Amino acid sequence: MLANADIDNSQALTERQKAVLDAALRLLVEEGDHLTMTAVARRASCSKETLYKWFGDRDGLLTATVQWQASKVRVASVDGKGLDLASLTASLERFASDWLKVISSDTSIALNRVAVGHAGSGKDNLGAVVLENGRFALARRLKPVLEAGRQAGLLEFTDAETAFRTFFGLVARDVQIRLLLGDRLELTEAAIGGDAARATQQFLALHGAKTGPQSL
Amino acid sequence: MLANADIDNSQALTERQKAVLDAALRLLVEEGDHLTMTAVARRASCSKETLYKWFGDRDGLLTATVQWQASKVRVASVDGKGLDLASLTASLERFASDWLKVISSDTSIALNRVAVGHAGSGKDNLGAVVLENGRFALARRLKPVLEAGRQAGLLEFTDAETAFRTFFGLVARDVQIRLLLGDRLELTEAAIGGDAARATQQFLALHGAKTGPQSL
DNA sequence: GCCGAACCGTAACGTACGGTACGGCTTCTG
DNA sequence: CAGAAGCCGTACCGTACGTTACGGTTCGGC
Repeated sequence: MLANADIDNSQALTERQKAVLDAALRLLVEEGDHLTMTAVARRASCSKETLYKWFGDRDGLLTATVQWQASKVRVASVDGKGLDLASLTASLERFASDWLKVISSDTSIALNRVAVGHAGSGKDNLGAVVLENGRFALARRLKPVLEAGRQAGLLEFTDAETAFRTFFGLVARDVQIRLLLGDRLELTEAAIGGDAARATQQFLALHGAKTGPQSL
Repeated sequence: MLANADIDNSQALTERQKAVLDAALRLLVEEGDHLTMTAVARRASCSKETLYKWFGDRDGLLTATVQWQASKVRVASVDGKGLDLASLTASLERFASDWLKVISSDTSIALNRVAVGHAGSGKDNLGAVVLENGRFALARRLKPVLEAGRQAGLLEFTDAETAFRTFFGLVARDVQIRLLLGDRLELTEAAIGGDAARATQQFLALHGAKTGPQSL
């Protein structure tokens, strides 16, 4: 999985270019993969010539848009200093909550839809970009927390990757695929909080250390 | 969620029409949403005129293709007569294994991709069809098993839907979204079996009855 | 004030593809 | 065997859209 294209190139953009990409992003959310170069140009109040000069072609514009958004949305990194069960639980809930908010946002849904569509006829690697800045970025942030939890004797697992995937499954469940497939799935703030707490408790039930601070 | 369009209309198809839809399906797997009416006609050795007469337009052909495939692929229904822990475990593992096989198949990936793409610009309801014959069909088959397990005192949960979603999350984890986004994820028969067993054990750890047959 | 660069708006080009029309072939029916 | 119906292959039409080209405008540097 390509691991490049993270934050580095998001700084090689003019303010004007960022504004154009924001316009493209808004259009992407509204129209899906239907967006035309003409529409982007009109929305961004720029000429098509400029679009082609800056981004090469349609795929280039799409890729730049996805990377631009990806460089903005990041699941908050939680410091692994939480050594007690309370702070670990809070961290996990925070991760779960953030992730649910991300995958249920209009922007994420639109981006994932276009990336999934393009993954079929593999001209560009939008899917890889989304994956890299989504699920894999999340894993990179969460694993240190899991490891710290294990170091502190609060968690038990053999493989951090497997543990992460279990957590991921408990949090996301069927939410993302249902949203991508067009299911109306109202995720209120309260519902997300509840789901995050439930997923965290389930994860702790599976991987919480039986020995040590099992006082409860 | 529309609950119609299940098996009923898959029988209103000529053998020839089924063959045409199979050709379209194969093309869909190969080309994704790129398939053209001309390509389908050529592959199926039929005229475009026939395609339009039979299926109306491109969306009609796509919908018919998705429904045709959906009418074929069904997760095996397991009889809820298994009253002991062993058969319940076997049933759950069977469900998990079948589901993993389905979502990792080329056909499912292609179908979900096109459905996701179309869910964006909501002209048709491919997403609803896929969802109905996939995730919701699975729930309909699995819930009786869960209920039977609860009746037999083997499982504990308050809401079957929530319990199902937990099981779903433990089984699918990040597999489907990664595959849809183009991640190469080799799922061997052995890996699927292992994942199914792990997910089942995790589910039992969360929802297995503590009282009663907790002898192990 | 003049020049060139960057950019906007728009017109124009080429192509791909959805949809339609039509001629010819096979099969069925009376 | 004649006529009709269904279908194949293909040519054709209209449009949407990616891409290019160009005239006009703004703006920083000399």
